[in-house]
Amino acid sequence: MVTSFVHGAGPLIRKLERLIRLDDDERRALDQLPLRVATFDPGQEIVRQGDKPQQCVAVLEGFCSASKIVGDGGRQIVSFHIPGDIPDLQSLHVAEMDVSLTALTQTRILLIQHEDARRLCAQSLRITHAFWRETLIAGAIAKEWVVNIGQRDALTRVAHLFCETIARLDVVGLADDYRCHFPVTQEKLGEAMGLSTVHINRTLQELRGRGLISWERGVLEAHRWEDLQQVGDFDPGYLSLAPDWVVLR
Amino acid sequence: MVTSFVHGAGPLIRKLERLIRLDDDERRALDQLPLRVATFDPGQEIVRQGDKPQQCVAVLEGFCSASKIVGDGGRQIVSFHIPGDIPDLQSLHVAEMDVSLTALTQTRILLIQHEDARRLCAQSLRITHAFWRETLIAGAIAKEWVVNIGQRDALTRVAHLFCETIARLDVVGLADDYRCHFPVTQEKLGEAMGLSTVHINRTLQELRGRGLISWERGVLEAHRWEDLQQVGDFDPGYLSLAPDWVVLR
DNA sequence: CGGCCACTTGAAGAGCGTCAACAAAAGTGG
DNA sequence: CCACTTTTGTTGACGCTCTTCAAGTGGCCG
Repeated sequence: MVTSFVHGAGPLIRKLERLIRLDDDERRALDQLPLRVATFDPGQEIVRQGDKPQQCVAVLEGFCSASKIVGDGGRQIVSFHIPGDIPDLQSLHVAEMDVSLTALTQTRILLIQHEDARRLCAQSLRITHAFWRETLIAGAIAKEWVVNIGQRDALTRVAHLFCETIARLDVVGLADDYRCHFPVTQEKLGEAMGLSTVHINRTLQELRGRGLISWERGVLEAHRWEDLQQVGDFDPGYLSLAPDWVVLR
Repeated sequence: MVTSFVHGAGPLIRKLERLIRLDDDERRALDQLPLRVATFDPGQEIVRQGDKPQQCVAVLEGFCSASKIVGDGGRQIVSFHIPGDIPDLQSLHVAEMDVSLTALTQTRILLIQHEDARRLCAQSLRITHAFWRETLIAGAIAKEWVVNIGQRDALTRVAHLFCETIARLDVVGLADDYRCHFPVTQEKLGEAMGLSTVHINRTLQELRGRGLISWERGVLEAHRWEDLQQVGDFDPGYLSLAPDWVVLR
């Protein structure tokens, strides 16, 4: 892990701007936050389950997953994180990490000391609420994952995840015409969906065979968005996409 | 739904005291909150998915579930709520409810107008953080449900839920010697666990047959807590039961 | 007593997991 | 640049967990 000091929380500000409108004071406070940037290679753990971190991380570039290990050695990915996400905001209030964060690609991460984040919250109630809202939306996504894994068959489940991913990436400008980078192996997709790698593979063949998606070398594309949404039983409401969100058609 | 006006947020204060240390000013502010109490019968919906409520609810007595409907008509329960919970705090920040709240038993509910909750947050940053922490723990529980449903077989899954339920009820003094009220039908348990009623029934027989639990007329008892924990692959860490009193100034 | 709801049981089969082998791609070192 | 290794993707066969359907039992309340 290589870190360097930087000033100016550009991407963080853009993220918050999607949650609330910032005034000049708030923007200045954010801009003066002492920040560090760290770079992680694919497969590296950014934070480990059980850690008691003294800082929060925000994803600047790259993709990560949050996962938990179960007794028999299995692993469940409970969320994917994309640029703009602050995956462990919870560590501000819950001492011990309940998940491990792992880089899926080369990833640039912003580190914010808890101390600084708390000072920022004390300075601006609105920023506090913006952070809180961020964690609430993460919770809404987790609930939808419970629904997805609990109720939907493999085909619907995977289609739903693809819709969710494209919709979230679109908001941060990382999906173009239902096409985005989704650098996940079939094994990891299985760990996220509660399915075996073999069954993921067959499910993907079905989705491809129906002409709904292509997914090669980490690039995912939905060919018929409406149909994919329908197959995936996907309604983006739970994502609470920012007010300037343009509804995908 | 019958409502009446009350003053004094006793149970709410007790709940917050578990999240954060309150000072006298804060206790006074809470005590002066204008509150209403509503009573719901079993099966009644308290808030409906898609609603845009102007108030939050806190459970005083009784049990509720939060559930989402999927396209094919199925239902997934994403959480159970017990006295002391504030199941829809999210509505303070996310306009539209992503779940329906349903009373499982006769339930007494405290209603807090958003307006009042917001004023309270503005008065005390520490109360804001306490509410935020409450939602973070709810998120941690949702993540564990993803793990439970995604990775564990029926027996482990149900055992895990029983452990979680007993552990949570114990904190609010509603479990005595691993014995508690758990007024849920097998059908609803199936909706929570992503399993059919038939398979829930057989799983319960297995748990009973192993002498791990009894569950009759809504009263759940763990006979060998340690063994049940082991069968359920249960580690209570994610519940953040021990208040680690994150220092907020 | 009758009706309803929750629980129970059996039988058959679907969906998905596991195992094992192989193919293709991507990384690695000379 | 090529040979090697490792990782990721693909396929077939088989079997287990869980679902579905259908029938039946037991308790509770009007």
